[in-house]
Amino acid sequence: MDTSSWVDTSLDLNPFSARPLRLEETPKKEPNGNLIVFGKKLSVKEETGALVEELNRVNEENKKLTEKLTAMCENYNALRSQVMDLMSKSPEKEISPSKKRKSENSDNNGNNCNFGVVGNSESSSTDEDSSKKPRQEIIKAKVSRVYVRTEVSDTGLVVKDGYQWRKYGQKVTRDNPSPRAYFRCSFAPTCPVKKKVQRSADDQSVMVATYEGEHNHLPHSQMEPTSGPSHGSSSLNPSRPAMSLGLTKSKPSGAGEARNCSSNNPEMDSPQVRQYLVEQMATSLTKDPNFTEALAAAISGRMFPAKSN
DNA sequence: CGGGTTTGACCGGCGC
DNA sequence: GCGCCGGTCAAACCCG
Repeated sequence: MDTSSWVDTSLDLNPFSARPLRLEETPKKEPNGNLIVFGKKLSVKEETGALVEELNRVNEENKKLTEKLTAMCENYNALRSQVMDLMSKSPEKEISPSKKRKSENSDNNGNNCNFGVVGNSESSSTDEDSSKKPRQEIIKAKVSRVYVRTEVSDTGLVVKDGYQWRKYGQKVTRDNPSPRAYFRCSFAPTCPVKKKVQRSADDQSVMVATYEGEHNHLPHSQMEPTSGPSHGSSSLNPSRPAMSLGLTKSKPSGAGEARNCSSNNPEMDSPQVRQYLVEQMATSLTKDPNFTEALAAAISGRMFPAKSN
């Protein structure tokens, strides 16, 4: 059932997409699963045919919307590169420069060209800095930060990135009232990667995930042979583009997260990544009431051209 | 019952 | 040397 899974994970903008039929009367469903329309039972074949037809139609809608979103994505990438260009010309200070403790500043992630990712630019360590702590830069291989916007009400410290994490500790730190959660990669016992997740002290809706080290294995999602692009939570790819979008699915399993660069990443071309990108764009856009309204109007105009209502 | 989470205890680095 | 603080451990607990 590839088609159904496509629908499931396609843009969920269409409030009617889950509806099985577009008949005048709202179809009722019997406990045995048969649809009743106009008081008559639809046979399984008729029902299937109607569903397939509806599915195809929704697929068409999804394709068109996907194309639009892809175009928007490209525009977004262009804008982002401009922003990055500007930022590189005027180097910003770090988020929490007041940190006195050892920081994960040993190395910059080479490919943090993304929105949500800030490789610690403070790694331009001054001389007095490096003279005091020769230790950490030897050990730490790679550190990157990822910023993920979530709902403030979402109390979970879950940042999905396609890997399997095991929480091994939580601590309330001094400079931030929000607890910091410590994660280890649990997919491979030998994987040295650690992750710290904490809400930003400045903006509680922003989660800051700090990655230390590099995975010595494939992402969990890529190890699953059966997982197609449709499994929203499990098909995440850590190298997919990071965006500080409103990733606000209430369930932790649905919250997306990302890091690393997109535009110069060859994996950008994979259908999964593109699909995910589209999903994220859709999620973001649906938070915009204006966009939702306009889109709903456009869709309803398509679906019900005869009706003025 | 196995795997993940919670949470208090413990450890080690760093500043004073 | 002492205390603070971030990071980790591990037993208890939870959940599917």
